[in-house]
Amino acid sequence: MARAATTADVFNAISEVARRDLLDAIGLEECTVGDLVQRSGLSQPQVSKHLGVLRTVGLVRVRSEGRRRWYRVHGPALKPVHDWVRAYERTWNARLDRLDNLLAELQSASPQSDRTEEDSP
Amino acid sequence: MARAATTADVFNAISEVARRDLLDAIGLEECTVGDLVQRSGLSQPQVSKHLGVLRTVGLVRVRSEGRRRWYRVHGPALKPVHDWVRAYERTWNARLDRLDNLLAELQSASPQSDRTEEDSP
DNA sequence: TTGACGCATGTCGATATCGGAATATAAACT
DNA sequence: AGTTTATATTCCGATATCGACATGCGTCAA
Repeated sequence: MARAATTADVFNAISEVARRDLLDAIGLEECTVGDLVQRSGLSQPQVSKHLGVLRTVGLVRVRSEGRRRWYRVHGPALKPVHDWVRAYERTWNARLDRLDNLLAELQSASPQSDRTEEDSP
Repeated sequence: MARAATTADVFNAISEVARRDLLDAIGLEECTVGDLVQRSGLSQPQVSKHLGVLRTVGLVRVRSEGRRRWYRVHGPALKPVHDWVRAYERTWNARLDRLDNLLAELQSASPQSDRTEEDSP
């Protein structure tokens, strides 16, 4: 067996710098493949292929208009990555660390009503 | 040229599920390779190799004690990932989205111009 | 010292990439 | 119809993976 496919999940898809750069290059507005070829300096086939990977993992959406395709970023596909990394955020974020200490303090003061925060819908 | 090495950067290192699971399995405490073999169900050589990758990208630190090695997670190595994903967080986080709107409102408060609500996809 | 233990490293085959070049598809223009 | 324009797909060689298995190397114990 070999390395997992780049289209296997979002983690594999964004492991390549070129694809992260492409996502950043698209930005908030829709843009065409030609736009991205110009902005990225990559060859047109490379851009198309990278976009294909991003498409299959749901990181971009396409809209056809005549002979050109308008690509846009679909950010929510990155949520799994964010969620996973988030757990380690307190390792470097001193504020979260102090919040941990505060919560621990509060909990040891009144060991009642132990509630965890809910996810926002 | 082929795909970038898994040891090239943190993005490539964490693209493999086994390595993310390994990091999660280590958790907050130090633990030995044997511990991880038990917790992960992977073979010992696999664990050692994955730890090698995590080590070269700085995601874990080791401490030798006799014939065993104590591994611990070095979270700050994940900061580049967090920083990059953070930029896309507002696409699914409604709170940040509302903050954007509020800031836009405040900014258009001093220049006299009535702003209409943008379309939300 | 011999042997068991804990971990790292090497070899192997299979495979999925990457970039580049060429080609295919499909719509618009003349 | 034939040609240009915009994008997708295919073929290619090179390479770095992954898991399984075997081996190497330091350390503790009898």
